[in-house]
Amino acid sequence: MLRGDVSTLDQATHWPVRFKKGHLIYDEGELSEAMYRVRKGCVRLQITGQNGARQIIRFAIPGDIFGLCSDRRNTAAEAVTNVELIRLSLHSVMELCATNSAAAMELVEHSTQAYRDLAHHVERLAHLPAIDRVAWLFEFMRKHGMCGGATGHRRMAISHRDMADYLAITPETLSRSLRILQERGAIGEKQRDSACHSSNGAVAPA
Amino acid sequence: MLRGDVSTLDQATHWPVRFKKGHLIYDEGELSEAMYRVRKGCVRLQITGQNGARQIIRFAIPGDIFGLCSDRRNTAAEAVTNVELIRLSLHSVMELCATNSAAAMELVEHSTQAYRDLAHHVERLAHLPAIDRVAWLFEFMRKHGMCGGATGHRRMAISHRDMADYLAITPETLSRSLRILQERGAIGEKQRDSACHSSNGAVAPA
DNA sequence: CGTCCCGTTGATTCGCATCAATGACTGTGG
DNA sequence: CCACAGTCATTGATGCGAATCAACGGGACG
Repeated sequence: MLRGDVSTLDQATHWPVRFKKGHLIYDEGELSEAMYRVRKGCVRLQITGQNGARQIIRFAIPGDIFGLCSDRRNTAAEAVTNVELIRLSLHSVMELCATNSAAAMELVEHSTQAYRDLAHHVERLAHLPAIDRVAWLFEFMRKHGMCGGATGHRRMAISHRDMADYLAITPETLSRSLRILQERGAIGEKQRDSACHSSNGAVAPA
Repeated sequence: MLRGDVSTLDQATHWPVRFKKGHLIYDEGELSEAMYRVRKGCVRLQITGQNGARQIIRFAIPGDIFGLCSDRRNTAAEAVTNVELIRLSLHSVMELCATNSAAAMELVEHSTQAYRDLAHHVERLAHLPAIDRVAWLFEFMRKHGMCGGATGHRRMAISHRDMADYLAITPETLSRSLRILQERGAIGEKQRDSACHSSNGAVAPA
C-alpha cells in the first residue's frame, strides 16, 4: 500500500495548494506542469464528450496521487469538495527520477495501479446492472470512510450527480437503486443521508 | 509519436518470442516479469468478471508496448492472431531506468498514453450508442491498417467476438450495426469482409 | 418571500440483450 | 472424396433494463 506512506516523491519541490468545491484544477489538453497528492477532500478526474456528456474516470481521495501526464492533460480535474493538495512540480519530479530509481519505481507503481483500477471499472460499467454498480460504489465509499463516518465529521459529500457520472447512469436510476438497496438493508439509512448532504456543505467544519 | 521509434528501452535485455493465435501470454494476477513490444500481429488485454463476462481493455498492435506492471498482472494478455513480440525483462528495464532517465520518461509516456486512451474508451462505452462505437472502431482499424489493406495481405482478422467484447456489445448487435453502416456506405464492403476472415486465417501469408 | 437547484418519484419509450434458428466455413474421420 | 460435427456470423422475435420526459418537494440563497 502506498497510500499514507511518506513518499520518495516528496524530495521533489512541492507545496500545499487549496481549491474550492467545484473549481477546475486543470483542464484536459492543458500543458501539464505539476502532479498532486490529495491531503484532504476529494477530486474528480473527468472527460467531457463531444455530446456534452461527462464521464468521471476516477475519484482521488486523501493519499492518492493524480496528474502525472507526460505532455498534455489526460483528463480534467475538478474539486468535488474543498480540497487541500500537495502540488509537485513535474519538472522536478522527473529530475528526481533521473537520480533516484525509487522515485521512478513509485511512479510506475502508481501508474499501473491506476490503470488496473480503471480497467476493472470498465469491466463493471460494461457488465454490471445499475443497482450492482451502485452497491459496489457504496461499499467502496464505506471502505474508505467516505460516508457514514462513525463520528459524523469529515464526510465527503459527493453529489448524486457526480456518483451517477462515475457509474455511467442517470441520477434518476441512482436514486431508484438506492431506494431498493435500502429496502434490502444492504445500505444503511445513514450512508444515504451522509452522501446526500451535497448542496453546499463544507468538507469539514474545521 | 512513440510507435515505430527505436526505443531507449531496447538497451534492456530483450529477445523475440512468438505466440500462436488464441494462446495466453500471461494471466491476470500472475507475477509480472516481463513487458513486451508487439512486432507483428495483435494482442488483447482483457479482464474476466466474476460472472464470466470478458471485457477487452485494449488491443496492442505492432509498435505498441504492453505488460508494464509493478507486481502482479493488471490484466490477462492473449494473442488475437499469431504474434511476434519482443520480450523485455522487467528487472532489467527497471535497472535501466535507474541509470537512464530517458528510459524512465519513455515508461511514463507510455503509461499516460495508455491511461488517456482507456479513459476515452470509457467515455465512448458509457455515452455512445452501439452503432457509433462500431463506427468508431472501424475508423480506428482503418487508420491503423488493421483491415482492408490495399493489397489484401497482412490483415488482422479480429473476430467479431473480440470486437464485441472490446465494445461491450453482443456479437448480434455488432452484426446488425455493421449491416446498417454498410447500407449507409460508411463502411466499405471490403472492410467488413476483411475483418471477418476470422476462423483460422494466418496473420500474413509470409 | 420567491427563485433556483437538487433529489425523488412516476409514466412511458427505446435500445440492446436474450433466445432461437439458419447458413457458411473448417477441420475430421470414415 | 464425402458425410460429419463444431464454430462463427447472421437474422428474426421477444423481453427487460435503463433513459427520457414530466412533475413534485425541499433546502439554500438572494
